[in-house]
Amino acid sequence: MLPQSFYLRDDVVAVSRDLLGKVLCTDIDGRRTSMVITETEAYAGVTDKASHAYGDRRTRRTEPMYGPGGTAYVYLCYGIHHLFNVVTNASGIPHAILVRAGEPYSGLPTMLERRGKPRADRSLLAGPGSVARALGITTSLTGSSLLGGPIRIEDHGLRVEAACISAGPRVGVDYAGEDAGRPYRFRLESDAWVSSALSTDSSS
DNA sequence: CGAATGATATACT
DNA sequence: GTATATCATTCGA
Repeated sequence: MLPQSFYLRDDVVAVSRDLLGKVLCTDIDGRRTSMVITETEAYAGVTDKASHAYGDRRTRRTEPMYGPGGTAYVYLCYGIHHLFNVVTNASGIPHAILVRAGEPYSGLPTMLERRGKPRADRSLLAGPGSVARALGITTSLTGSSLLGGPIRIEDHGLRVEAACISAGPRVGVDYAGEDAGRPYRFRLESDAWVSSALSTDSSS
Protein backbone atom coordinates (compact mmCIF):
# COMPACT_ATOMS: atom_id res chain seq x y z
CA MET A 1 0.00 0.00 0.00
CA LEU A 2 1.08 3.55 -0.43
CA PRO A 3 3.42 4.89 2.26
CA GLN A 4 2.34 7.83 4.34
CA SER A 5 4.99 9.93 2.65
CA PHE A 6 2.84 9.77 -0.48
CA TYR A 7 0.14 11.75 1.29
CA LEU A 8 2.36 14.04 3.27
CA ARG A 9 3.61 16.00 0.26
CA ASP A 10 2.60 19.61 0.40
CA ASP A 11 1.31 19.80 -3.16
CA VAL A 12 -2.23 18.52 -2.96
CA VAL A 13 -2.67 18.93 -6.71
CA ALA A 14 0.33 16.71 -7.43
CA VAL A 15 -0.95 14.05 -5.06
CA SER A 16 -4.34 14.30 -6.70
CA ARG A 17 -2.81 13.62 -10.09
CA ASP A 18 -0.74 10.75 -8.73
CA LEU A 19 -3.81 9.07 -7.30
CA LEU A 20 -5.05 8.34 -10.81
CA GLY A 21 -4.41 4.71 -11.62
CA LYS A 22 -4.02 3.74 -7.97
CA VAL A 23 -6.29 1.09 -6.51
CA LEU A 24 -8.69 2.03 -3.77
CA CYS A 25 -9.50 -1.02 -1.64
CA THR A 26 -11.99 -1.46 1.13
CA ASP A 27 -12.55 -4.32 3.54
CA ILE A 28 -15.98 -3.56 4.85
CA ASP A 29 -18.76 -5.78 6.03
CA GLY A 30 -16.52 -8.79 5.65
CA ARG A 31 -16.23 -8.22 1.94
CA ARG A 32 -13.45 -6.78 -0.10
CA THR A 33 -14.01 -4.44 -3.00
CA SER A 34 -11.59 -2.33 -4.97
CA MET A 35 -11.48 0.03 -7.90
CA VAL A 36 -8.99 1.93 -9.97
CA ILE A 37 -9.21 5.65 -9.36
CA THR A 38 -10.01 7.45 -12.60
CA GLU A 39 -11.11 10.85 -11.45
CA THR A 40 -10.12 13.06 -8.55
CA GLU A 41 -10.61 16.61 -7.47
CA ALA A 42 -8.27 18.54 -5.21
CA TYR A 43 -9.51 20.72 -2.42
CA ALA A 44 -6.85 23.12 -1.31
CA GLY A 45 -8.53 23.83 1.99
CA VAL A 46 -8.11 27.42 3.01
CA THR A 47 -7.64 28.57 -0.60
CA ASP A 48 -10.60 26.79 -2.05
CA LYS A 49 -13.98 28.39 -1.63
CA ALA A 50 -15.72 25.11 -2.29
CA SER A 51 -13.89 23.43 0.55
CA HIS A 52 -15.39 23.07 3.98
CA ALA A 53 -12.14 24.35 5.36
CA TYR A 54 -12.20 27.56 3.34
CA GLY A 55 -11.19 30.47 5.51
CA ASP A 56 -9.65 28.06 7.99
CA ARG A 57 -13.00 27.02 9.36
CA ARG A 58 -12.10 24.31 11.77
CA THR A 59 -15.09 22.43 13.11
CA ARG A 60 -15.78 18.99 14.46
CA ARG A 61 -16.88 18.01 11.00
CA THR A 62 -13.77 19.12 9.21
CA GLU A 63 -11.47 17.92 11.96
CA PRO A 64 -10.21 14.89 9.99
CA MET A 65 -8.99 17.24 7.26
CA TYR A 66 -6.70 18.87 9.76
CA GLY A 67 -5.19 15.51 10.57
CA PRO A 68 -2.05 14.12 8.94
CA GLY A 69 -2.00 12.95 5.32
CA GLY A 70 -3.27 9.43 4.86
CA THR A 71 -6.48 10.01 6.75
CA ALA A 72 -9.95 9.38 5.35
CA TYR A 73 -12.46 12.20 5.39
CA VAL A 74 -15.96 10.95 4.73
CA TYR A 75 -18.87 13.27 4.81
CA LEU A 76 -22.58 12.96 4.17
CA CYS A 77 -23.85 15.26 1.47
CA TYR A 78 -27.48 16.05 0.71
CA GLY A 79 -28.46 13.62 3.40
CA ILE A 80 -27.93 10.62 1.15
CA HIS A 81 -24.51 10.56 -0.39
CA HIS A 82 -21.34 9.60 1.37
CA LEU A 83 -18.39 11.41 -0.14
CA PHE A 84 -14.96 9.92 0.31
CA ASN A 85 -11.93 12.16 0.50
CA VAL A 86 -8.25 11.52 0.98
CA VAL A 87 -6.59 13.90 3.40
CA THR A 88 -3.14 15.09 2.37
CA ASN A 89 -0.34 17.24 3.71
CA ALA A 90 0.86 17.62 7.28
CA SER A 91 -1.32 18.01 10.34
CA GLY A 92 -2.94 21.40 10.56
CA ILE A 93 -3.25 21.86 6.81
CA PRO A 94 -6.77 20.95 5.65
CA HIS A 95 -5.99 19.66 2.19
CA ALA A 96 -8.15 16.88 0.79
CA ILE A 97 -8.87 15.07 -2.45
CA LEU A 98 -12.31 13.97 -3.47
CA VAL A 99 -12.49 10.69 -5.37
CA ARG A 100 -15.06 11.29 -8.05
CA ALA A 101 -14.99 8.15 -10.16
CA GLY A 102 -13.38 4.76 -10.59
CA GLU A 103 -13.17 1.59 -12.59
CA PRO A 104 -14.21 -1.74 -11.05
CA TYR A 105 -11.20 -3.82 -10.08
CA SER A 106 -12.34 -6.56 -7.73
CA GLY A 107 -15.40 -7.52 -5.75
CA LEU A 108 -17.69 -6.49 -8.59
CA PRO A 109 -20.67 -8.59 -7.44
CA THR A 110 -20.56 -6.90 -4.04
CA MET A 111 -20.45 -3.47 -5.63
CA LEU A 112 -23.39 -4.30 -7.88
CA GLU A 113 -25.32 -5.50 -4.88
CA ARG A 114 -24.63 -2.34 -2.91
CA ARG A 115 -25.67 -0.18 -5.84
CA GLY A 116 -28.71 -2.31 -6.56
CA LYS A 117 -27.68 -2.91 -10.14
CA PRO A 118 -28.10 -6.14 -12.12
CA ARG A 119 -24.91 -5.57 -14.10
CA ALA A 120 -22.08 -3.12 -14.42
CA ASP A 121 -22.63 0.02 -16.40
CA ARG A 122 -20.94 3.37 -16.58
CA SER A 123 -22.84 4.77 -13.65
CA LEU A 124 -21.63 2.12 -11.21
CA LEU A 125 -18.67 4.17 -10.05
CA ALA A 126 -19.41 7.50 -11.71
CA GLY A 127 -19.76 10.29 -9.21
CA PRO A 128 -18.42 10.63 -5.68
CA GLY A 129 -21.62 9.46 -4.03
CA SER A 130 -21.76 6.35 -6.18
CA VAL A 131 -18.13 5.50 -5.52
CA ALA A 132 -18.52 5.59 -1.76
CA ARG A 133 -21.72 3.60 -1.87
CA ALA A 134 -20.34 0.88 -4.10
CA LEU A 135 -17.31 0.49 -1.86
CA GLY A 136 -19.38 0.47 1.30
CA ILE A 137 -17.81 3.62 2.68
CA THR A 138 -19.90 5.47 5.22
CA THR A 139 -19.43 8.50 7.42
CA SER A 140 -18.56 6.24 10.34
CA LEU A 141 -15.20 5.76 8.66
CA THR A 142 -14.29 9.44 8.69
CA GLY A 143 -11.03 10.09 10.43
CA SER A 144 -9.83 6.52 9.97
CA SER A 145 -6.36 5.86 8.66
CA LEU A 146 -5.65 4.77 5.10
CA LEU A 147 -2.55 2.99 6.33
CA GLY A 148 -3.96 -0.25 7.64
CA GLY A 149 -7.61 0.51 8.31
CA PRO A 150 -10.60 -0.83 6.38
CA ILE A 151 -9.77 1.59 3.58
CA ARG A 152 -6.46 1.45 1.76
CA ILE A 153 -4.91 2.74 -1.41
CA GLU A 154 -2.46 0.50 -3.23
CA ASP A 155 -0.19 0.80 -6.20
CA HIS A 156 -0.72 -2.17 -8.47
CA GLY A 157 1.85 -0.99 -10.95
CA LEU A 158 -0.63 0.56 -13.33
CA ARG A 159 1.23 3.17 -15.26
CA VAL A 160 -0.57 6.31 -16.22
CA GLU A 161 0.83 8.31 -19.06
CA ALA A 162 0.76 12.04 -18.62
CA ALA A 163 -0.89 12.40 -22.01
CA CYS A 164 -3.89 10.42 -20.80
CA ILE A 165 -4.51 12.70 -17.89
CA SER A 166 -6.95 15.48 -18.46
CA ALA A 167 -6.52 18.36 -16.06
CA GLY A 168 -9.06 21.10 -15.99
CA PRO A 169 -10.66 23.73 -13.85
CA ARG A 170 -13.59 22.68 -11.79
CA VAL A 171 -17.07 23.62 -12.75
CA GLY A 172 -18.87 26.42 -11.03
CA VAL A 173 -15.86 28.23 -9.69
CA ASP A 174 -16.30 31.48 -11.57
CA TYR A 175 -16.57 33.24 -8.25
CA ALA A 176 -13.18 31.91 -7.23
CA GLY A 177 -11.39 34.58 -9.22
CA GLU A 178 -7.79 33.66 -9.83
CA ASP A 179 -8.42 30.18 -8.47
CA ALA A 180 -10.91 29.47 -11.24
CA GLY A 181 -8.22 28.60 -13.77
CA ARG A 182 -6.42 26.19 -11.53
CA PRO A 183 -6.37 22.57 -12.72
CA TYR A 184 -7.92 21.04 -9.64
CA ARG A 185 -9.68 18.22 -11.41
CA PHE A 186 -7.94 15.25 -12.91
CA ARG A 187 -9.28 12.32 -14.85
CA LEU A 188 -8.16 9.59 -17.18
CA GLU A 189 -9.34 10.55 -20.61
CA SER A 190 -8.78 7.19 -22.20
CA ASP A 191 -10.96 5.52 -19.64
CA ALA A 192 -14.61 4.79 -20.17
CA TRP A 193 -15.22 4.77 -16.44
CA VAL A 194 -15.10 8.46 -15.72
CA SER A 195 -17.87 10.46 -14.21
CA SER A 196 -20.48 11.56 -16.68
CA ALA A 197 -21.53 14.43 -14.45
CA LEU A 198 -19.01 16.75 -15.98
CA SER A 199 -21.49 19.30 -17.23
CA THR A 200 -22.47 20.90 -13.97
CA ASP A 201 -22.95 24.22 -15.67
CA SER A 202 -26.21 24.06 -17.58
CA SER A 203 -26.11 27.38 -19.36
CA SER A 204 -27.85 26.55 -22.59
C1' DC B 1 -35.34 19.91 -15.46
C1' DG B 2 -36.70 19.31 -10.59
C1' DA B 3 -37.31 16.84 -6.22
C1' DA B 4 -35.37 14.20 -2.44
C1' DT B 5 -33.05 14.11 2.18
C1' DG B 6 -30.52 14.71 6.72
C1' DA B 7 -26.50 16.29 9.14
C1' DT B 8 -23.93 20.51 9.95
C1' DA B 9 -23.12 25.54 10.52
C1' DT B 10 -24.61 29.78 11.90
C1' DA B 11 -27.62 32.93 14.10
C1' DC B 12 -30.73 33.94 17.51
C1' DT B 13 -33.40 33.41 22.25
C1' DG C 1 -30.53 25.11 23.38
C1' DT C 2 -33.53 25.74 19.39
C1' DA C 3 -34.31 27.10 14.65
C1' DT C 4 -33.45 27.73 9.72
C1' DA C 5 -30.43 27.85 5.57
C1' DT C 6 -27.06 25.26 3.21
C1' DC C 7 -24.88 21.38 0.57
C1' DA C 8 -18.02 18.73 -2.86
C1' DT C 9 -25.27 14.92 -5.46
C1' DT C 10 -28.16 11.53 -7.55
C1' DC C 11 -32.14 9.78 -9.79
C1' DG C 12 -36.38 10.05 -12.05
C1' DA C 13 -39.63 12.56 -15.50
